[in-house]
Amino acid sequence: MAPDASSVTSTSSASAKRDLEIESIDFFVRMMSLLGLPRSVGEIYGLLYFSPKALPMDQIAARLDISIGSTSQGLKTLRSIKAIRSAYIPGDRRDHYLAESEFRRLFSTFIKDEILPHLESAKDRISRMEKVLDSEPTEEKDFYKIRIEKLKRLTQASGRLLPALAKLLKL
Amino acid sequence: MAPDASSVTSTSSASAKRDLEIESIDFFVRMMSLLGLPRSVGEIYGLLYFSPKALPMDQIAARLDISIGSTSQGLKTLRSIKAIRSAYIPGDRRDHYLAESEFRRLFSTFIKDEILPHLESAKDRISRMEKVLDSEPTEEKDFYKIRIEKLKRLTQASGRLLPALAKLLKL
DNA sequence: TGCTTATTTCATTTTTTTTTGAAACCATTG
DNA sequence: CAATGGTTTCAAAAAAAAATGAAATAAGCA
Repeated sequence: MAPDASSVTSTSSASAKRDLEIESIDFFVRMMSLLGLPRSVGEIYGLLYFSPKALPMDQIAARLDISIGSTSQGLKTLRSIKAIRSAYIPGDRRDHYLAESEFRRLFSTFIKDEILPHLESAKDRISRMEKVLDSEPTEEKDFYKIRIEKLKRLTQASGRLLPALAKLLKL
Repeated sequence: MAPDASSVTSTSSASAKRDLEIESIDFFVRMMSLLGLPRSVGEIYGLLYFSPKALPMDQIAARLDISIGSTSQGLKTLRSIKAIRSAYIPGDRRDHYLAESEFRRLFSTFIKDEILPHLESAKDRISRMEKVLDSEPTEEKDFYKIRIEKLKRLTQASGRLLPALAKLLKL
């Protein structure tokens, strides 16, 4: 229902902008899905990433033609991984959102929140395994020992590598 | 229907083995789901990872209590990412499977097959974006230029980092 | 404070993914 | 070359994930 702001404010080709927007949305839909995030989250981030101005929720929903429920939910997710931030627009009651274009922050938050907890619980699991193996006289003890050792090395390496990776991604 | 081989061949505690097996399955179900692979794939790999002997498909299905359809499908997936290999057992017509415990191979195959193709298509997309931007006189050209530049750096960094990461994971 | 607009929540619906089970296919062997 | 055992395939069922829409809540403003 609301008039499309971009067609009003811009004298330059709207279609060029739209083309970039579409490529961006497409790009981030794929990338987010690689990270296991739903399509709508990728769409929202993709739209914001190529938007020079901060956008309010209702405009995001309208531009992407998704429900305001999804939009609210998606913005919440993006906020939680620090992929967007909100900008205050004087004289407008609505929250306006901008994409955080520092991918480093995005990735490191994701790694910290989604991956490291798993590694944490993996450590517990591995010590449980070692306890089981020590407590009972098991055949092929060597086999099991080696496997546990490998798991341990995997989790340790991941625990060291992932944060380093996040730091390297300062773009 | 077939008798459980492990209970026959082992004099040591079956429950210790079972405990390890369960922890392993649990571990890999989580890890595979982190990689976006279905539960059954994690279960199968988890079972094989702590199995000293190669197991045939029907035993895998029976032990995990999943259908033989899922099992066949899951083994196919695991084969495709080189996470398992089959061992020839003389006098047995069935294929027997062993977990590939070199995670490096597992990860590098995964990265090569699942992630790098996306990066490849990202490159195309980015040059398309640059063409759009060059061809039309667009307002906020600087903004768009910077965003495209960042995307480019992200994909380049990923393209360099991921293979390096895979190599580092030689455990 | 009451009114209006913006946002969140959540039960329901829709869509997508995974599993099942049975039929088709293959391969070995008697 | 039939018969049996093993494996794959695939349509249908089940389960899981995501999106919708409307009601509840919050928040700014008169």
